[in-house]
Amino acid sequence: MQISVTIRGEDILLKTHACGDLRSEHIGQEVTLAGWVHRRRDHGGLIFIDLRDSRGLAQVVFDPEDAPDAHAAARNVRGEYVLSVTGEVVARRGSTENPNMPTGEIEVRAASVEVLNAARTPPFAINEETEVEELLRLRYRYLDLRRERMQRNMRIRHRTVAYIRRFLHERDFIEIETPILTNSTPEGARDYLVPSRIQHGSFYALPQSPQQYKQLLMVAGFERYFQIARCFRDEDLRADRQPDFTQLDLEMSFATEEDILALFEELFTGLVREVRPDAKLVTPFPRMTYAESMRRFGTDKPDLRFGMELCDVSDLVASSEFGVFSNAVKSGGVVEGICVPGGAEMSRKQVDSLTAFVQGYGAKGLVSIALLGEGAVDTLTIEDVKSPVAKYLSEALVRGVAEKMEAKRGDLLLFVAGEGGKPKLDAGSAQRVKPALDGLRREVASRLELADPNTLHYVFITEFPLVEWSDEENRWDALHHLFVAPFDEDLPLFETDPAAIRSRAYDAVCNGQELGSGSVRIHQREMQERVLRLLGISDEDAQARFGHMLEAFEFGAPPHAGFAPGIDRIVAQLAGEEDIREVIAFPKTKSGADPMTGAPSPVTDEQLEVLGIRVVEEREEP
RNA sequence: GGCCGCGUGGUGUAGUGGUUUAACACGCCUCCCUGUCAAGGAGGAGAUCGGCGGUUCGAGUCCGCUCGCGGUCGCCA
Repeated sequence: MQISVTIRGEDILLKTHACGDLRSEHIGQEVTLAGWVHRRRDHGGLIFIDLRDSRGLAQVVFDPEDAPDAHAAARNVRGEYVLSVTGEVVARRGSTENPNMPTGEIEVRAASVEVLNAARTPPFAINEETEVEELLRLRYRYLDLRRERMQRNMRIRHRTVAYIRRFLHERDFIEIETPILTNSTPEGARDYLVPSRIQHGSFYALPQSPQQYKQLLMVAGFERYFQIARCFRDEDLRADRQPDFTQLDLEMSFATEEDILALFEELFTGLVREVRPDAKLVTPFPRMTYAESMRRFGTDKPDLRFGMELCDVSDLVASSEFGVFSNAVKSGGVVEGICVPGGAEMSRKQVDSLTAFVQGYGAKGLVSIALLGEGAVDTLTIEDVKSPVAKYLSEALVRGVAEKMEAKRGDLLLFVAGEGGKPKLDAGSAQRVKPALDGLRREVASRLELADPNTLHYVFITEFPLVEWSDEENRWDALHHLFVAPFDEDLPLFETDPAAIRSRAYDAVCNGQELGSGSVRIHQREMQERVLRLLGISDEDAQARFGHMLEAFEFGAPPHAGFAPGIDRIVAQLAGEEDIREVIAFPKTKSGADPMTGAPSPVTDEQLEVLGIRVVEEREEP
């Protein structure tokens, strides 16, 4: 490595070695390092500077007797100054070695130093991992990225993407780019729109995913496509959602569910072993149908690192004296619960806070039953039960419920009841029970630290419903998207019971987080039209919006299937981060802003003029 | 859109029974110091407590509104 630059009319050699790469094998060599002042220790005589570059740290010693000019220069140097230092690599004297750093056996005795740039005192410490308010980190993201955590995360991200590209290349997939300026599809998420200058009043949309393009690439005969694709969805943000995010988009012709799932099991397994060899991986990846996942966990993205599965006790409590339970069941609703192992010791206050927690999910309340005492559960008496509603409970009921939930003494049973016949969003409706218990299950696990943070428990969820009823729009809505193929044997249900149609869609889930989804696609015009009709899309509408897809299917479209896991979430899990913002170089805040560039921002009247756009002033509602 | 939390020197926090020079650590500045590596020692500067309004003799502290950030429900095919 030889990097030089012209400064003040002189050619200056900036760098011959990387700081972090120096080892005892370099002893005796004269090297030139370039990097940032990580830390400076001024002893009045000797000055030590830890110089940092992208490879790591090296200690540079400035000795006034060796090199008075360099020493004098080093006195004025401060943190984050950019230096080029030339000197000899020497062995450290025995007691001054630093076993805590990779370069700790050596140091560089500075002969000369060039200050390439000074630096203001940074707004937060670069050289230590202190917590800093996220807004400030984002405003100075280029400084935040300089810190160790983000340097590490960005490198994990690079290795992940590099692994994926190599893996798929070796299996004959080719990477093809698709347009960022594309067409709006008023299904699914809200689109980001880009006005057309040439055609006033018309807009491009940024792709929510390259879905249509990748299917058309299958029609085009590439057979195996992938792309590390940027996708855009204009919806409210979360810790695992950004307005623009990255997906591994993949499509394969002549493939079935099994081909895709096997491919991704191999990919994820290899990826974890490559990037996180220390992580515990559960293999082979379990498969679970949507119906089973909903029944056992109340969600389509279950965290399998711990138990506490949901248990439906409706039949056992139907005739209970406890009105909340019996009325729920009588009205066609349900009573379900979970068993918290060892939870009987939970305080009243803790249980109360769990009640408030499930109410946040629209549950009416939470009924707790603590099982106390010693011995088998079939010896339980009413004296062994601690519950706010104990007086309504019979010994037989508690025994029956405890037995069905496989509870032991010392456990805490938590129940949520929901009445039938209520609209989905009403508090206490039966449809709120599963989401509430899913939330409760994860909350309890988090409080009791039941989920091993070092385990990656993948699971494939299969056989999603094709459609669900939308009260808002008063029609059937695609659960996944419009192009998912239904199971052949469920076709008769189109006329009789659309909600029961299973689709050939699948999700990859890890530790309770959805990593991505995919499906076998429709590849025949007639089937596609049938699905569009089910969704209440008129033939004219279908022709206008999806005519190109329908037409393509008439020209020898092969059967095909695909998948699209989110890169940001995968990397976050591999990096052990909770928030995908920690693995994105320049993320946006929850309100979709970039505090560094100030985006989004107003544009000039001239810019709007060319686009034929007028901004409407926002008015207060009366 | 709903609910919840947070906002105090450059950074991270303390201070909320109302009245005090608003405290501590790190950082920063000056001086001393030749083997440190979270160097050490001495001294110093630096916050009108996110903003506006209100209650009060008196507000960092209480109330209302507002802005920003975050979490969550809805939403996210």
